[in-house]
Amino acid sequence: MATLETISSVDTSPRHPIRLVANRTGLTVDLIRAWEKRYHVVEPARSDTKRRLYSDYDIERLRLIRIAKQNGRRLVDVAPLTLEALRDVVSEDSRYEISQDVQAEIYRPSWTSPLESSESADDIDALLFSVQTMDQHRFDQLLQEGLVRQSLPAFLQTVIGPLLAEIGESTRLGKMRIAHEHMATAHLRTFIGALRFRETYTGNEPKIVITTPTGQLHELGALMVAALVSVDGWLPVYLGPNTPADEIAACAMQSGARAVSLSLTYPADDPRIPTELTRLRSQIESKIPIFVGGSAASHHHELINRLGLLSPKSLDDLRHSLNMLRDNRFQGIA
Amino acid sequence: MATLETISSVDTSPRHPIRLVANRTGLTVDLIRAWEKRYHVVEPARSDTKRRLYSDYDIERLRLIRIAKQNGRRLVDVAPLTLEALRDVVSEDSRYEISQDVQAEIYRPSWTSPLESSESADDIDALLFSVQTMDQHRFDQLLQEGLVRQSLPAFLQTVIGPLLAEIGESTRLGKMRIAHEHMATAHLRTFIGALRFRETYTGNEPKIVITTPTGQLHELGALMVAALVSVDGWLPVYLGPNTPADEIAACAMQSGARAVSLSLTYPADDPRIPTELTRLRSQIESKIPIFVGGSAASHHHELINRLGLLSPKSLDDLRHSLNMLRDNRFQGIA
DNA sequence: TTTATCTGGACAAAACTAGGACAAACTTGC
DNA sequence: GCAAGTTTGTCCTAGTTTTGTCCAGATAAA
Repeated sequence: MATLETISSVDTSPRHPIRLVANRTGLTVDLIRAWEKRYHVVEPARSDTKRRLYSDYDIERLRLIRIAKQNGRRLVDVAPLTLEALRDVVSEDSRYEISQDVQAEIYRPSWTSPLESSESADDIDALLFSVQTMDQHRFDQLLQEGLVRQSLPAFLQTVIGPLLAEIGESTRLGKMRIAHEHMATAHLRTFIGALRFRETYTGNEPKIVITTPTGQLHELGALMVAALVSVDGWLPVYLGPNTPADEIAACAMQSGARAVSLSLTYPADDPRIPTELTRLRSQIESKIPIFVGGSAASHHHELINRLGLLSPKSLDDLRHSLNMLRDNRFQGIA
Repeated sequence: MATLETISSVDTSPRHPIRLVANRTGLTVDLIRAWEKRYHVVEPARSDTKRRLYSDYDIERLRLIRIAKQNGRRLVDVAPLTLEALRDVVSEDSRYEISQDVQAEIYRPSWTSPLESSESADDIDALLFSVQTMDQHRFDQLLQEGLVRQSLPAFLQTVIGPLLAEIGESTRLGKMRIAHEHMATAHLRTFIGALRFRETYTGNEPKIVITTPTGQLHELGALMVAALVSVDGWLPVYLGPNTPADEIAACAMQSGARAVSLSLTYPADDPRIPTELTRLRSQIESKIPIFVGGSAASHHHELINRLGLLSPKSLDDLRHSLNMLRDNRFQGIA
């Protein structure tokens, strides 16, 4: 399965021709060569016939350099920086920047490997402890540190997801106060939102409407999806929780979205869900897929199948489908 | 922790080109040079080809000087000040800058009187337009820019507050879709939430629990309060919306908060409000003041008085009371 | 054949620098 | 309250540096 591959596969092997690099970075072919000539921005490997061959690593660097330039950096200053340093610079800038042009997305490359599970478990324990002691500062700090060690997708799946489940469960069992849950949720909302998944650089990424239907007030799952898909070159149109079907449809139409993603968590058996999903499917062009995820999605298995909606088994599964869709290789459901 | 040091001491190594400085401060390139020529506001180092190179320290000074000017200071007066002196001046001004024109406007529905200063009105129009065209990038960009031009308290009161009122009203009247409102709300949630991270944290700030009571699902008012009070040296314990009275009380106790702030907006006449407020007041030490604000607070005027809660007339009023409380000069209500 | 890439160099646009001009807004002196 | 001066943002010119684009002739891939 491509499940973990998409997250962790490290492909530094040189294989991309310059044209593809240009397309992916938004730079022109000439410019990439000029940068190499003048500042050795990237020194790609060569084929046996002297064609340049770029790696994913090169592409990521070029992309970050482009963003850094947009933020007002000079090529001379950023050209010699390592990928890490570059990321720091861009991340720092974009926190204060008001560039009139394009704000860029900040995320770690999707290939950094997820943490060992035991390490994640420690992380989660530490996070839970900071919640129970109401140590907000420590909580934020732990989140920040966790993100430094892993790529965003890996972090969301190995830390944030389990953490949310754990907090929900602890609260339900009375091991944790509602107040603690509220504090954690509010901070996570801020944290995930602040990942700056918002904009990508070219302005012509495919859009995806992300929200939860009427009655579903928990937005963190949807927000995680928004953060996640932006890594893969989608532009999320994020509507927050509790959006009526008509509005989702209208939004999809106005924004020209290529997909819709809903998150269902609680209450799992809300009677409005069938109505809303049916309405939604009928109001949106059938060529636009509607993904339904979240812990409560399985409660509506039958409905989802009947309506022809898609229910990805994991965040990775969703990413995979979206990648296919983006590249026009999407087949829909069987 | 290293975190604190990096925040409080500002890097003085020269490395930023003038373009980036312009982007970050909101000043024009010409103006930065003019200020240097005339008043030696900053004297940046130079590269080997005579390009100006600014430090973080320089940028911060320029940013503060811009705000000081906005507040009516003359360039001649503030130009020679050190960074610390500038901070004092700006913070001093921010207490009065929200002058006559907009004072208390924020809790009033916008249709009664659209008399914001024209500059803010333009800002708000631009923001509204970007919401209606679903131009998320533009929306974020406008928010970012607005914040550079004004101090945080001023920005919240002259732009964000009226903007929220306007969006709510437009949606109610059907001039704007619910989807638009949702998008704007979700983005504002992210934006305001991220503001709190900019403030420094010393560990001995007095704490204030901030939330909305059961039934009140709109959290932006509360979040604004959280962002605001952190400017004045409070540490907000932010619980998000919809927190039961018992939980608020437990949280206040565990965290050792010196105050509680609630925001009431919608529904204004929720029957649970009286119960919740009564419970809350009875469970919290009476020396801890409970502030109740938001557009729906006036609906419960009588109740608030009877319970001995405090209902600040504006965000400024709230700040004022909190400043008194922080400095132990608080008298309670008249 | 047609299309894509390569090298090296030329050229042009954009950005920066210094110095100064100018008008609008604001202060000061009478 | 008005005239004269001061402050301040913007714009202009002219020279330099930095950066993006284009071209020509050659080689490789489709």
